[in-house]
Amino acid sequence: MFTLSEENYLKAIYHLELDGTKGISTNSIAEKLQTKASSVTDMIKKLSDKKVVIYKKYKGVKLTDLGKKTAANIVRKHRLWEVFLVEKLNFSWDEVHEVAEQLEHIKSAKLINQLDEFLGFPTHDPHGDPIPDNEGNLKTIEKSLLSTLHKNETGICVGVDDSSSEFLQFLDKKGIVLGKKITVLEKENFDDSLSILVDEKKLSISNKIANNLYIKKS
Amino acid sequence: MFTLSEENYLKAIYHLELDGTKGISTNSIAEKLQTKASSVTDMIKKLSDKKVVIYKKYKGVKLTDLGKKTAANIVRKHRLWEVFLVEKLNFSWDEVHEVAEQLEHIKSAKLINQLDEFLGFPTHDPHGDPIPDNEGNLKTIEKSLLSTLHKNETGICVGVDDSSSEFLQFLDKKGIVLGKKITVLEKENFDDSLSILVDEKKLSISNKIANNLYIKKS
DNA sequence: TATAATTTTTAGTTAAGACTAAATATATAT
DNA sequence: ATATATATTTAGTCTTAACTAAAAATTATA
Ligand SMILES: [Mn+2]
Ligand SMILES: [Mn+2]
Ligand SMILES: [Mn+2]
Ligand SMILES: [Mn+2]
Repeated sequence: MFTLSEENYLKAIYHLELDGTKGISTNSIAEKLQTKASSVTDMIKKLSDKKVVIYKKYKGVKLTDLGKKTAANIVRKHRLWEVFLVEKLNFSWDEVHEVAEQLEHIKSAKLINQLDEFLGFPTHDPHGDPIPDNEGNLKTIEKSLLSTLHKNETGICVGVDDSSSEFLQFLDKKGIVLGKKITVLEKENFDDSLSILVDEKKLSISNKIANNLYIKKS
Repeated sequence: MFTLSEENYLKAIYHLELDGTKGISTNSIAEKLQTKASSVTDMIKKLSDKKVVIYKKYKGVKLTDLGKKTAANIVRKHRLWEVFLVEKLNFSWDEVHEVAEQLEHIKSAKLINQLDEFLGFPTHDPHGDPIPDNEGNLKTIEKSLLSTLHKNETGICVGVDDSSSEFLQFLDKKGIVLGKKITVLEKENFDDSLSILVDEKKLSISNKIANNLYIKKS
């Protein structure tokens, strides 16, 4: 069994590995968890003793299979709870993350499996992120950043990269929600801003926005 | 804001006060929380600093209004989650307590109020215990221990005093669930055991059982 | 390659929340 | 009323998970 703090470290390392990095550095973990590098070193030793990470001094850290499975299960819980909050308790997608950060640490296999069933075995959370199965497997769907689409290409909005409240509320305001069809009308060379079509409405969005929206090309 | 440990102490004191005791002793708290008296003294000082209990050395402890409200809110969360687990996730009444012990510490006013609404504003938990309202008010219903009923009296089963798994599973086995009509057929003077009628079936139950079952007389 | 900059680890503190053992206050019994 | 028993508090220790500051290793630069 893992403490709340250990679980948060595991999750942080898991996300960093998914982001593509190979050896996860002490500093990157510290930054992700808003803590100090020395604290990370301490915790890494504990996680290494518990066989969830491989640790070589000065060489960064790597999840073991057990570590990956454990972390994926926490992410599974986080995302299932987010679905619950949005689907059943009328939370909006920008309100769920903080509560899910708490709920993901509740320990009960039955709880999470029954919740999964109650929700109809959802495959994605409210931000379009995939929900790991009971064994920790993630099926990643093919998606591209809106910023990589070319003029006249069209796709469905399937996720966000940044899921901060500010960004999500901005999207709400613009009428951009998951499932919406988006067409690139124009691409400005000067600042990489885009002119897009959503619901017959023409919107102008910055490159920063386009870099945080995932599209499934169609 | 209160830590998990502080919340558990508040809840313990709250329950002890509801049980009728006036000045709650260090030892009784220690026993309820399975901890040592010295640990209790430490924590009581912290709670006193935070204005949730009145503490006079050697004289026991008492909840302030703020303390009562805080504790009642934790109990509210505990019981609403128990309803959720039974009504929505197919838990049985003997499986919910441990999970609710964890869920009661999740901090989100919106979560608990939406959950309340989602559940249809239940007034009692799966064990027949009343659910405090948002202000911490408890409406207690009139109920008697089955052991206090006389021969030929009849009532509805409305709660349990002991809600351990073992007791609850025993009741399930006997077909005694909340809402069942129970009639006292015979009372044995020798050992205070009872012969009762449930669902046309005659059952013989010990005094210990009868002392843990609440009945609303009819 | 030698030096400088950066990253990581180690050593030593701190705070929360538990514990044991000892001291002190209160309650009970002669 | 005094002695004994019980309850409570205090003093000091331990563990977890943070922190700062200093030391050591690695990486980058001249
Ligand atoms: Mn989230
Ligand atoms: Mn999410
Ligand atoms: Mn309970
Ligand atoms: Mn209950």
